[in-house]
Amino acid sequence: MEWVLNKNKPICPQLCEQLCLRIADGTFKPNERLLSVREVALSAGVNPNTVQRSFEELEHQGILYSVRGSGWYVSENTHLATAAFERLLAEKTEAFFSEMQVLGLSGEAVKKYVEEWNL
Amino acid sequence: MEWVLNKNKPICPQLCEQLCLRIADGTFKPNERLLSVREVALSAGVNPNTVQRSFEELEHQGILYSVRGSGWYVSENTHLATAAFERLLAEKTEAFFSEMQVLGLSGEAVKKYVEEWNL
Amino acid sequence: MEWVLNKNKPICPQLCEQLCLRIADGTFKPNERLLSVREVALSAGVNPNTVQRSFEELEHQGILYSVRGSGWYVSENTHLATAAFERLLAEKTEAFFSEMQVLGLSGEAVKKYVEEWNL
Amino acid sequence: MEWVLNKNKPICPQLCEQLCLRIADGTFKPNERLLSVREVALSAGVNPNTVQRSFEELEHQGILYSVRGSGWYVSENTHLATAAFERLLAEKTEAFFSEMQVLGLSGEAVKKYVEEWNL
DNA sequence: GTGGTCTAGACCACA
DNA sequence: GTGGTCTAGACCACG
Repeated sequence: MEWVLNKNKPICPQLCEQLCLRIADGTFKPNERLLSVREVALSAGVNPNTVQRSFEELEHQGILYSVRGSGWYVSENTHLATAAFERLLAEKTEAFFSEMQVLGLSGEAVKKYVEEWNL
Repeated sequence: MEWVLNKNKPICPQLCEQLCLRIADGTFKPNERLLSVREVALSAGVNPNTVQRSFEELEHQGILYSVRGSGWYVSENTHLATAAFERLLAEKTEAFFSEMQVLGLSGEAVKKYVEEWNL
Repeated sequence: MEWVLNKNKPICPQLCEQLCLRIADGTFKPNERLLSVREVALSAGVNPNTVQRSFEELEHQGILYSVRGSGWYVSENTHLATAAFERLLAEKTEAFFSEMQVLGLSGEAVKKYVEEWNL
Repeated sequence: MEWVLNKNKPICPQLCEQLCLRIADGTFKPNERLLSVREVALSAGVNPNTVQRSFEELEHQGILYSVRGSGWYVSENTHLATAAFERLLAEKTEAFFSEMQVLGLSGEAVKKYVEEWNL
């Protein structure tokens, strides 16, 4: 699995988000075993502790579960991942609108600004 | 002056941004004296050190200047503030697109998502 | 504050439990500032990271909140702490009954066993 | 034989405990041959290594003995199993009282709490 | 090999 | 000084 990490921002939530994405989009199937904490850490170039914390956060949300001595697995119910992913998109968008409004742009103005944004 | 501050995020840049906005939009005129660091700190409910650093940051950018024993003033040339403000909008928008793309949305998809966003 | 720690069991939840107790029993008042992470770590003889994780867990439950650069505070609403504490007692008791039942004792037998327990 | 296993806790001691119980309560008679490690592992849904370690632990306590090439047997002297079983009950109860006391309940209070516990 | 937990120590921004 | 986050490395029980 590829990771897109911005090391100037907290890594842990970035891992969570991208895992959510991969479960929501079907890359990871229910009850599929993920790579081990150490393997993910190696491939992502981060510390195993950071990966462990990310997995635990998703376990807390019911999106992953762990089996001692065996590994981490995708929960049967991927609805939770899908819902969490939708929530992520909404939260980020809401935060963006909010920040722009603090800078004096109305909601409509933000929409217009984005529409004219040069990709 | 009113401040819109999210205390869970670094306060210093928030102060800088909102000062830029007020200079760019003409609320503060060239060579106008700002409230003292202490007054701003009090009204915004933050530490005076934080306000001091914000003012120094804007001085560094040529947007404010200080007069020893007197206070802080808006620079003659407000173009710098305007430019900084435009840059802020662009940076935030770019960051937003970038984050959304990591979550699997193309630039076009982001535009569409924003367009349909329920304000 | 005194800590009763069994180092053969996970420390983090033990800290959480005893903080809950102290908030629920009124030792710590709403909006009271706790000792800093480092001070608690020192007094409890554990690593600051472990204390930090405990505080974050209670923040997640709405029992504490943190102010950047200032410290950790007891939430206004101590009902959450009280409820969490009651839940702890119930969970531990339930777990005890459950373990004893696996060992062949009926619920009534467990009650009798406890009643005759020599303190 | 049925096994009641909590997979979130160490499995090996759970197997030991339940074997002790079955010997103490007479389900398994002295010199009776147990199911093979592999069979037990299969029926309990655990790793054969874990079963093996459990049997070895009980052999160490003199509760089981092994015959090379044949299998595992219940010791002639089941007193050891009975004693170990009684010790288990006492240890668990003691641990329970201890945990509750850390949470501020006196021994008497614990007894009262258990007495009023809604089964 | 795996996850689970802890220690030790570092760096950052903020007050 | 404070919290927030990360790295590095250790030890344990389990498979």
